[in-house]
Amino acid sequence: MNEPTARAATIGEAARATGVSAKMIRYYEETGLLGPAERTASGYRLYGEADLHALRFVRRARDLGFSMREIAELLGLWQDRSRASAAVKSVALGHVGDLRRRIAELEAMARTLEHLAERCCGDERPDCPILDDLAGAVPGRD
Amino acid sequence: MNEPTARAATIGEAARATGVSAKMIRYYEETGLLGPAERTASGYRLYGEADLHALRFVRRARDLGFSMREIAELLGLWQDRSRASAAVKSVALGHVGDLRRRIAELEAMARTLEHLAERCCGDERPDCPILDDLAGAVPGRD
DNA sequence: ATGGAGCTTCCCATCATGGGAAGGTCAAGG
DNA sequence: CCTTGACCTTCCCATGATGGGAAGCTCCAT
Repeated sequence: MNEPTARAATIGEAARATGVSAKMIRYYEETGLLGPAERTASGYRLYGEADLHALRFVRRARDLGFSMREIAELLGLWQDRSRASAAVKSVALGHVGDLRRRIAELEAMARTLEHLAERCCGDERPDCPILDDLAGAVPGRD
Repeated sequence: MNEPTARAATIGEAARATGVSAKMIRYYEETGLLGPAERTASGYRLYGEADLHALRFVRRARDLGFSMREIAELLGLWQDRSRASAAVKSVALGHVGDLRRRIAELEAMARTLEHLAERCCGDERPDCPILDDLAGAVPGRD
C-alpha cells in the first residue's frame, strides 16, 4: 500500500508473479485473449497490477480446465459489471458437463483395462488376455 | 475358408472394415506404426486379412486411450510370440495409472466448479462466487 | 468414351504449450 | 567507458491425433 502501483513489471516478473509463462503471456496477447500490453520506449512489455490480476484470473481458469474460448467469455463477463450471474453459471455448468463426459470416458477405459489386467497372470508365459482382447479374440466363444 | 484370402482391400474398404479412417491409415504407415502397405501397379494401397486385423488392433487400443507410442509397443508384443505376459500387463497398468491420474485431475476440477456453481444463485444479479474465485477473491477471509 | 467415385500426394489447421535462434536492451562491476 | 550476463524482442518449428481440401491420376460401369 505504501507504493501505490509498485511500478509495472516486465514480462518475466509478471510470469513469476502469476505462474503464467512469458511464452503464454505473449500468446494470449497475440490471440486477443488479453489486450496489447503497454511497452517501454525500447519495446519491452509492461504489466501493471490490473494486468497481473487478469493473468491470475486466466491462470486459475486454465487450472480449472476451461478452454481459451471459455476463458475469453469469462473474462468478458468478469469485466462487465452488469452481467447476470446466470450467464457465468451457464458457462461453468457447461464446462462441468464436458468434464463429466470426459471423466466417464476415461473411467470406462480404465475399468476395462483393469478388468483385463486382473485376468492376465503377468508372468513369463506368453498367454495374455489383454492382447487377446486387443486382437479381437472373444475368449470363451472359441 | 471358401475364399482363402478374400482378395486385398483398398484403403477405403479397409477403413470401412476397421473403423480407422483412410487418413489415419496413411498416417500410421507414414509414422512407422504400421509397415508400408502393398501397392498395385498404379500405386493404390492394398490390405490383406492380416493388415485388417492389425488395423482393428490399433483401433481397439486407441479406443482404450493408449497413445501411439504405447500401441507401437503393444503391437510389437503382439507379434512377438515369445513375449512374457508380464510385459503386456506392465504397459497396460502403466496406462491405467495415467488414466487414473487424469481422472483425478478432472474430478477435482469438476468438484471445485460444482461447489462454486452451487453457491452462485444464477439469476439477473451480477454477484457471482464463480467469478470471485477466478479473480482470486477468497470470500470469507475478508 | 465418358462420368463419377475413389485413390495418390502435399499442404494447412486444430489446441495449448515449449524450444530455440538471432538480435536488441539493461544494469552492475571492473 | 566497456564488457558481461541476464533479460527482452520477433520468428520459426514441434508436439499428438485428427480432419479438410486441392490437384491430379485410376478404375469401373454405363
